[in-house]
Amino acid sequence: MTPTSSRAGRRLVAVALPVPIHGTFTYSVAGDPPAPGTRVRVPFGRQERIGWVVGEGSAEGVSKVRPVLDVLDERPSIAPELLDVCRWMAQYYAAPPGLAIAATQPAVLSDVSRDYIGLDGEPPAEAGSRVVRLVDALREGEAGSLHRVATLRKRLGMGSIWPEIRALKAAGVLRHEVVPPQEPSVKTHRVVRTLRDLPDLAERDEIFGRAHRQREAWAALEDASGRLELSHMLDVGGFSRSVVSGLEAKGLVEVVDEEVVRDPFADRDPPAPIDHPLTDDQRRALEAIRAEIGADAPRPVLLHGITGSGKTRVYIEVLKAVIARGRGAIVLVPEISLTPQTVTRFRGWFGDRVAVLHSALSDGERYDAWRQLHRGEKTVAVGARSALFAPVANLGAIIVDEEHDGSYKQSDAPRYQARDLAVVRAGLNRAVCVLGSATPSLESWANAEKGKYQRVSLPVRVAGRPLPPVHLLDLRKERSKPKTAGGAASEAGLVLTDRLVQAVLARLERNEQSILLLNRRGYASFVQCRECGEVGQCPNCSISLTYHRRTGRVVCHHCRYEEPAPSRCSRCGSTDLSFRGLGTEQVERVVVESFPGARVARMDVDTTSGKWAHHEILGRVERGEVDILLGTQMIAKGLDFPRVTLVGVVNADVGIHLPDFRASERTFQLLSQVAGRAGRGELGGEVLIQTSLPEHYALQSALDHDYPGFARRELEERLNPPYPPHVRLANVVISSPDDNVAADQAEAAVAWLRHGLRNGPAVTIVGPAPAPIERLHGRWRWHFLLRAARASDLGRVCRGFVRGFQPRGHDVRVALDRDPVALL
DNA sequence: AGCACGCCGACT
DNA sequence: GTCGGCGTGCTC
Repeated sequence: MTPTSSRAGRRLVAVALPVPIHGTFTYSVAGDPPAPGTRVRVPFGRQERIGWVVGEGSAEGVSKVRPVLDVLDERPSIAPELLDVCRWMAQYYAAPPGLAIAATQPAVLSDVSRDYIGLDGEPPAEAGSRVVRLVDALREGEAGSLHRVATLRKRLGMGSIWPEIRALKAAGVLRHEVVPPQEPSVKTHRVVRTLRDLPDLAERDEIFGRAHRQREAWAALEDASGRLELSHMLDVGGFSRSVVSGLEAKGLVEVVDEEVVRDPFADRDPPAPIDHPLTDDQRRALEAIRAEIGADAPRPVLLHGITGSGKTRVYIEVLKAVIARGRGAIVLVPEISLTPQTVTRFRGWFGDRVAVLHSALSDGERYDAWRQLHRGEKTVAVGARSALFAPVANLGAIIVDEEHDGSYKQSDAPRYQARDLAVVRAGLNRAVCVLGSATPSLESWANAEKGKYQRVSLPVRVAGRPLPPVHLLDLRKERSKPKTAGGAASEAGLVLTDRLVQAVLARLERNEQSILLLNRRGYASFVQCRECGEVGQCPNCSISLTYHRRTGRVVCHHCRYEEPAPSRCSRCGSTDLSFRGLGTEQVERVVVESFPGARVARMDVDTTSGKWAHHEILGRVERGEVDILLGTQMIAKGLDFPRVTLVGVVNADVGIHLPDFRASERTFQLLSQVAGRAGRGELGGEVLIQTSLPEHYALQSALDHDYPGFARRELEERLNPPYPPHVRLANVVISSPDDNVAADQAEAAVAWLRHGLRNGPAVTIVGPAPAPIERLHGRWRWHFLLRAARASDLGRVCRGFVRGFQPRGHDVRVALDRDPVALL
């Protein structure tokens, strides 16, 4: 007897479920087992869930094998190749397989069963207080109306209410309905379609005879190429339903449900593509990449192109080559560049082939885009991180634009790095992977140095335009200078130096545009009492509250807690409060006051909450309706406005002292990226960076546009103590509402690991210590690092740890983050 | 994650 | 004596 045929006609399958459990579950099915990647509805504990078949099951060590209730896909919703990516992800990031798979699928494809209850009679007079509370809640709304159990439980906040539900059910006064997991809704409309042609007039007369309305309806359909919406025929055409029925009865037309694809980009016309000839560098880069497209095992390509060197143009040529071979492609862009410019360019070139997976899509829109790719109606996916998992068949290329960007790392489980997974998925498909950046991550740079990736460079800008000259303005000197008429100050002190003010004024006079970057939003990053020094803190996080002047409130930028801005110190009651630490909101005020008449736009998360807010602001800049664009890092990337001739960085030191090994790298990247926004047109440009640390190598390298120089120095800095890319890291964060519990469990975790690691020094433990942000969302956090020279050693330890270590104590969470992008 | 079970202290 | 809170273990 084989393991898969325990009983006649029933087979065992392994099913991965979207729950944080390491391992799969065995179910039985009648007949042929569904192919791996097929969705199935299964009983799981008290509920029903949707999971994915991942292979053959085994009954070994399973006491009761329950049956699959329903097979949901005719064709697997995950192709074998993508399922392999899921397996790799689960393994490498030590993530539960079901969560790894769920991360690759539209959310609507993995629903759970829902329980609803309602009163159906008079509850017993004497009942426990918990039952009374439940009954009271059930009496809300219309008599006998149904309430969702999960919602009730959350609202009542008294733990599981199932014992009470069972008691009321036993008393016969409760109606209980279970709604099984739902298939996602697909929007359809009724469409009338012709089934044949009627070219012969005589035949036509014979068929229609005196049925004039049928004849007219037929003519209307012919005019519309044989297809009209039913509602259109009835409302606009004025035909009655019986006319259409008559045509149906004669076998001339059919009325069918047709899917409506919800695509919010559909009515936005992309501009026609501009077909400049390629530069020599672009041609060379393209040839190198093209050579890999046909290769048996294509090597990933690191496309190091300075800002304005035309990387996007190279991507487009790569895509053309891939499409010409009948293959599909994926383009990843950072979340914030997903807005107008990049996307419209791709749509301009490839039109209807492109599915855009924007984070602003609703679940339904996302599912529609997914289905179009799944069915092969679209072959190119463009989107942020999760677009890597787009169901593109016959994948020929994966392009990762701005590959250094931190948004490619997912911050919750499965904590994958999409850039690295792109290399993996491309490898599994013999597809070429292009990683593009002006400031590559040091990981990718090191891989290129080792020859693991092929490096291709675009060292000059297109059209022979130079990179803009960069000047550092020393804030220390400026502050000690006697006040002049030019500089602009506020409560926080000097905001804009003389030099920067003059530069902006010059642009205003010449009707050119300026970009001002400050990587910190809000008005003041903290409120401090001048009497006792108290700083207002978030009650849930160890973060100071940021003052937002417009709303008159203080806000936590981590958990979004907010309260009215204080008028007096919470500790000593003094009204002498100072608003310190410059934010974009305050800079906006200073800018507006310093340049009266100038048209200023601010762009940060506070001004871009709407679905098309980015579009709107950038559209104004594009049309020349904005003189000064001010914002956070979201204005640093991808923007291409030829009339921007000045980029000013208000304070380059923000973030450089963060307790994180990537602080310098991030600073250098940000400065290089934003500097790249200047002088992209014929007018040229200039970059002014205000700083108190002009001698820091990150700033010095930015001054010279010297990426290789920066990389050399930074790689040296990371030798001692060793940090990536020289070693591999995993960050383990243990958190709990109780400080002592978090600390104890971090110690316990480290002790558990040391016990298991006795036989080898391949992995070292650094810590435990309180996390740099000690408290977040009301939880105390401790962390430690696992460090190894070899990825395989680290992987083994990570998997052993997440499966083996059981934390003790109330509400303790363990989060393991492999290849962390930040240690905060 | 979501649920059940079983152990404890705190009240009618 | 039960009620209700919470730690612990399981879900094929």
